[in-house]
Amino acid sequence: MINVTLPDGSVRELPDGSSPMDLAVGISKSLAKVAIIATVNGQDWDLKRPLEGDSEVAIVTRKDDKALEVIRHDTAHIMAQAVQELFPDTQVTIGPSVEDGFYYDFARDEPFSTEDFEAIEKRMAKIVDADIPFEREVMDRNEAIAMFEKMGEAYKAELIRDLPESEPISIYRQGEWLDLCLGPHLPSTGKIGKAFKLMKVAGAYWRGDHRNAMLTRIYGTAWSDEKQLKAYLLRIEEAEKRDHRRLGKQMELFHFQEEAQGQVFWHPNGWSLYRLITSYMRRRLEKAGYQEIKTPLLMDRKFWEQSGHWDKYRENMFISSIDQEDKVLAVKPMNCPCHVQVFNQGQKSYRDLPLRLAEFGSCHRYEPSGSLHGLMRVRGFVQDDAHIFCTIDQITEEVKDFCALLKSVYADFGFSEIKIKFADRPEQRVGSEEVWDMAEASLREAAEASGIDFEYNPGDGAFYGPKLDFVLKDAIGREWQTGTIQCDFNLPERLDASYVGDDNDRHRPVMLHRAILGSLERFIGVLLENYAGKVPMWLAPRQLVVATITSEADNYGQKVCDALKAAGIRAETDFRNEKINYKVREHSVGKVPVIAVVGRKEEEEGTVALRFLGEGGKKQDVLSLEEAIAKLTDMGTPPDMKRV
RNA sequence: GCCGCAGUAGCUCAGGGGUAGAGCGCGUCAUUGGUAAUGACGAGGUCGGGAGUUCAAUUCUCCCCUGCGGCACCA
Repeated sequence: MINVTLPDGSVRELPDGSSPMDLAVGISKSLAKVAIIATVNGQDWDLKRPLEGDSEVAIVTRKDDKALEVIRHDTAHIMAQAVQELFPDTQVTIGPSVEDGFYYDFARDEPFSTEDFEAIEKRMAKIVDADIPFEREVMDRNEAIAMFEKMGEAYKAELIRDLPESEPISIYRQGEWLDLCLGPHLPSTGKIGKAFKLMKVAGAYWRGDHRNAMLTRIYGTAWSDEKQLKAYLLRIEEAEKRDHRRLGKQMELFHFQEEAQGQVFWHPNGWSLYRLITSYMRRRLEKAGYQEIKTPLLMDRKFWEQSGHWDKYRENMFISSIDQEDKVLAVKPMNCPCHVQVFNQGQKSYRDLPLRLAEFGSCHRYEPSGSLHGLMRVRGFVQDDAHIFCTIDQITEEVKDFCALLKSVYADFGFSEIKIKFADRPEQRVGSEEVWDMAEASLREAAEASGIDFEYNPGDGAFYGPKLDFVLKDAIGREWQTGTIQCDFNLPERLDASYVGDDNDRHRPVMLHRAILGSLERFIGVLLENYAGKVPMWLAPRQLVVATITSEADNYGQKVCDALKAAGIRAETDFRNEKINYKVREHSVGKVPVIAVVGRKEEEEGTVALRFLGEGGKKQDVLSLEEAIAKLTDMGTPPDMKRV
């Protein structure tokens, strides 16, 4: 007999060889019905896999979050089975569950198309209907390799070869079909249900390495019931409406065209938003002790050779030359070396540190064509860049201040959920191991001291130093890096930056590279998606439209608009010969936060009827002109100016 | 850069080997109205670019460009 401890602490006795399924049946029939898998001593376990001695067991049901992962993984398996049955010349590789669904990577000469989806989905449904049991089997390593090779599954054989010798090789069978897999799986295919849908095909490199073969990936989504699936599909549809590229057109913010691939043409509304953001940032930076500078766009190639960028990023740099001079200039891909030049002018003392030099730095990078994405990834962009030159002792304090400033700025822009990643030394890097040890330890310590939650992102640091990256999500959940702070002991060395210490000796300063918004372009993209274009009033390019009901009110409307403008509100008039319904609709669709409706009544009473975006016109405020100005001025004041 | 898909009016999209279609927008006229679309009329297109097949190509084939979804890359 074995003793099984349940999550509530109670203990049950079961015969040797019992499985979690036996346990579930023993507890209640209904539990056995909704059971998906179990966790045994904290490890995921198939329901039918026998327990190995006394254990702590928890039954995972369909309602648990974990259940979705298993359902998705199982769905990936049956998709692979369906694909191989329909297309026998296909090799399987890997197929994990991911956020909202799953994928499976296949190797096949002819790629799949979305037109194949219907047939694959039908075959999948058949496999579910057949209710085939999933069976786990542990195989000998060499036998498993031989078996997969015989089956023509070269990728699977390679995977097993690369597993550590100690790793048991588990195989999961569903009828005739089998796959190398860690598990766990449901008891049978019938338990998966049919709340799945194939979504898209994509290319993906074998093992994520571009030197390897390109496989065909099929993405699908799977849920525990139809209702969840429908809700998910609806959510995706809604999210697509918030796409910043779509909003950019609708709100007349910006456009792109072929002749300037990856570069933005900002229109009046978009540039207005852009300037509101930079003005806000300038106020925040000045208060935080930064000094703004401006440095050249074109610099001699020698300069980039010295910094190390030429070696690592030559292929991604735009270069320029002129007939009269035998020189190659590079368009700056980043600002750091330029800031070091400013630092290097004259002599710096320890008394000058920390020195914080900020620039809205216009940078150009030849980004791979396939990576361009609206405002999120462009070839010409502006960073809210700054470099803090400081001593080693000052790192912690500076990083702490930076994190606090960033959080406060993000809160003002309506972001509370920020993902933070700590990235350490990459394979290709400059500087000695000792310097890296020091830089990583300093940054990590400083990050811990600032009390932020970060995850570890090994090997993803900059070539000159480790970094903390701040990541925001777009409308459909894609992650974009925005803020960053990087701890650099290397560039000051390469570019010969120094200061005189209190010991009268020369020392190397540490350089903290940092950006809060990252690229203005990307940040605006994320911001627009976050607000679905309905940005808060202080950021709205057009804050208010005075819409008249009849042309008799035009004179009064003009008076109202002039008064609002004089009070600093970004107001316009709409005197067109259109019905008020039409005007309200158009400006609502245009995402103008406030519409001031004026007609004969308002003129007689000296009032305005304010209608606020997103409130369906239910709550309209009829105020005197003076009251309206007071209210709107308050609403339109940037958050930082309200705090002073 | 790699794999797949797409490109038709200012926008969103339908169509399909033989004078090119809709809705919205735009222009003109009528209408002066009370909180999400007033009506009528009109203008607007080398169907992304190039080559090929064909009596005939926007439609079929190939190449290129750009965009979209992934992958890879991201100082």
